[in-house]
Amino acid sequence: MNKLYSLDLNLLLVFDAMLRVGSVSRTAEEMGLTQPSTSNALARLRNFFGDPLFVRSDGAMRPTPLALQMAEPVQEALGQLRRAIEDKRYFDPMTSCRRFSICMNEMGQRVFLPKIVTRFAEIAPGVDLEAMEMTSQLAQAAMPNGDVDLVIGYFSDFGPSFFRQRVTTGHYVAVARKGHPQIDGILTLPAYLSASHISYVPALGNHAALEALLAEEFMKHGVRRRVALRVANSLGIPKIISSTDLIMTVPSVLAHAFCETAPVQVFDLPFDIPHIEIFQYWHARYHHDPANQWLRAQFKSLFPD
DNA sequence: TCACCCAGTATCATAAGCAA
DNA sequence: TTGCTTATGATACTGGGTGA
Repeated sequence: MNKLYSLDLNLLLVFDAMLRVGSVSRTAEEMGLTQPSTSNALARLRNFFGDPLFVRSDGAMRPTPLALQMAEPVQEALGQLRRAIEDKRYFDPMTSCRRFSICMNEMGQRVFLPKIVTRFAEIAPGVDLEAMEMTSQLAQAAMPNGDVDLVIGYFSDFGPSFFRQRVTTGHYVAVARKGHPQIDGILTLPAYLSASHISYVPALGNHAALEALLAEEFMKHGVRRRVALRVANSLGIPKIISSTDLIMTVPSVLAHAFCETAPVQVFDLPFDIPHIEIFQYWHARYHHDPANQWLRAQFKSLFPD
């Protein structure tokens, strides 16, 4: 049987107080017990450890060599317990050294991550971030044990054990190079339908649904959509768009990120298409976790509807 | 599965005695 | 005299058994 099981851990508080005050009476006073009760507690400690622990000498209760040997580990353990109990409802971003793991696709990392990293540098300098990309099935398996703290994106297959909150909404736009020969000020429907397109389908997210909507739109007009380039990563796309006549349909937040890196223009689509919604997902186990709550609040405040 | 009862055990306080 | 230990009784807690 585990020896610790037979020890009343409250007795360690008596041990700790005895070390500090060197008196059974003052220990009793400090702990709100009577002196005999404290003496009895000391007797149980002595019985458990097989050592007197404290002996009377020069008018005070002096620790034995065994008591001195146990002093540091016991005080350290009690300190950790106190911190675990007292701090469990509180998360201090300024002093925390926690690492958050956030699952988001490549677009999320491009759009959301820069703002989050900048915010963290200001208000949570010791907090580390790990951005990862994985399928929603893998993310759902990793979230209950804390390997993934938060998932950012749009998913329809998260189970009942998960919460979700809308982080932001956006709309789809078209991106084309400046000086595109078929576009003069506005993107017309004939120009859009006749252009060659880039299809952006990252491994994680709901972009396949967008592709289906676009295919439906083209079919409605009796035109076959020509996809000249299909990519899963947007890294080199601004450069490609700026040097070709290809058009790409993407969320507006991503389109504006493209504008910062290449001479491209953003156009409203010449047809109606449902808006895009970005959610954050977390496991029920971390619903009341102060650190996770703080993380969610950062995303919600940085990317308002 | 839950509520209740009961016996055994642990803990605490009071009182008294003992040692430095 | 002060402070610690021990004996004793009261109370609370725990776990097993039983019945609804």
